[in-house]
Amino acid sequence: MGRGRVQLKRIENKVSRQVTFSKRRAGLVKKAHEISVLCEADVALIVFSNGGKLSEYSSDSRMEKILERYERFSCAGRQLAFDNIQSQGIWTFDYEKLKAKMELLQRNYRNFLGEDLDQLSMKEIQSLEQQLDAALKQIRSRKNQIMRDSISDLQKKVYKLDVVGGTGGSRFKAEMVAEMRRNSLDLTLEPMHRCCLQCFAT
Amino acid sequence: MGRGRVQLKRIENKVSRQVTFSKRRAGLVKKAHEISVLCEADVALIVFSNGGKLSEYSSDSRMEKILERYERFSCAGRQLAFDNIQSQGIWTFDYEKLKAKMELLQRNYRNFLGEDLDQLSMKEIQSLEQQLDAALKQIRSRKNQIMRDSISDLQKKVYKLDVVGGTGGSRFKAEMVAEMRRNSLDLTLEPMHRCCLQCFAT
DNA sequence: AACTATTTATAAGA
DNA sequence: TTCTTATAAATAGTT
Repeated sequence: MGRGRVQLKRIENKVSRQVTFSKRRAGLVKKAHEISVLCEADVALIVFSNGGKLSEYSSDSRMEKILERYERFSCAGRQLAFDNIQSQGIWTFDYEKLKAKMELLQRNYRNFLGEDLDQLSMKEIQSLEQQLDAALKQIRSRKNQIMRDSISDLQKKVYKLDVVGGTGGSRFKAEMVAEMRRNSLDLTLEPMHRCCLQCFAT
Repeated sequence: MGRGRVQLKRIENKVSRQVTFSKRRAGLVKKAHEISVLCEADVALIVFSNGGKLSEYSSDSRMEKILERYERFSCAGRQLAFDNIQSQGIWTFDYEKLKAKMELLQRNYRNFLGEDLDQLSMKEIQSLEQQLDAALKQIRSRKNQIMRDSISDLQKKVYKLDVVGGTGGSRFKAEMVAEMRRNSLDLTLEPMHRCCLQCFAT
């Protein structure tokens, strides 16, 4: 929109970048407002300019509310971190050390989740790949074992039901159903390990 | 924009409200992305539809980072709490809790290495498997990118050697060999991420 | 900050 | 949901 197409890449000229920013920010806020009114959507928009200036828009409810709602949705992230602030413990001299270790561990942990890979060297990437590959093999082997155990258990119970069972079989049936529930392939689950990480998000 | 002007008020028809929402959400995200690229802005956009479905967009850095930056800026309530962790102010941090979290993180980390899986439930095993699988995809994609970059770089240099190079080519050759060493598939490397973990071995 | 030629977004229809 | 198209709106370059 305007005289001539625009390429989707950083505008090199500083002045026109600034001008375009102002115009587009206004347009963006307007559109955010429109969708919130027309469609009854709850919208939060935060924009930091290149120079670090903050602009924000939020529909009806306050920004804080929307962000809280967002965090509730996105795995209840930081909440736990806050819990720690509330309780008043004692500062020990080791605190800084522990914190440093924690940060290192977190960084590694993130790499294990496939995040923040940009700064890693080829060597490190390959190391990661090998380790994850090995870990995945372990995990799948353990999964298979659980499933095999579960199956053989169930088979025993089915045998009892068929051969031994008469009217007293119902107790076994209930047990079986419970066990199948416990161990069945459940594809709807939350990424719980990630949740654990987010508690420590920096 | 479209056939007929639109009034800035809630669209009463539920279906067209939904349709408009989908279209405008796409437009809004597009514009958010554009301003972030064109003007090097940091943008966070959160949209909850009328029905409560969450859509989000964030430029380059992760959403969490932008929201934290926002909170730092907007001096909103929670920031003060965070500051208290940093400076040894009125509130002190609970060392024991931090240590407990550390241990939790370590346990998770070990699980990511495929260790200590025995006590995990089927659900947890599956969650782990899914996450590692996703992470491995990311890592391999990053690896491929590094290799592609390296190859195209080398190709340029080979071109120089062939077309431009005369007696002065030897400098390029040395460079090439060095770069190939840096980036080549090195299968002899140490598992360095594991090393990091071992620092925390209990 | 205004203007305006164009491009882009999108409302309505299919 | 997706596509098409007429039209409204946004905006790039200019004044």
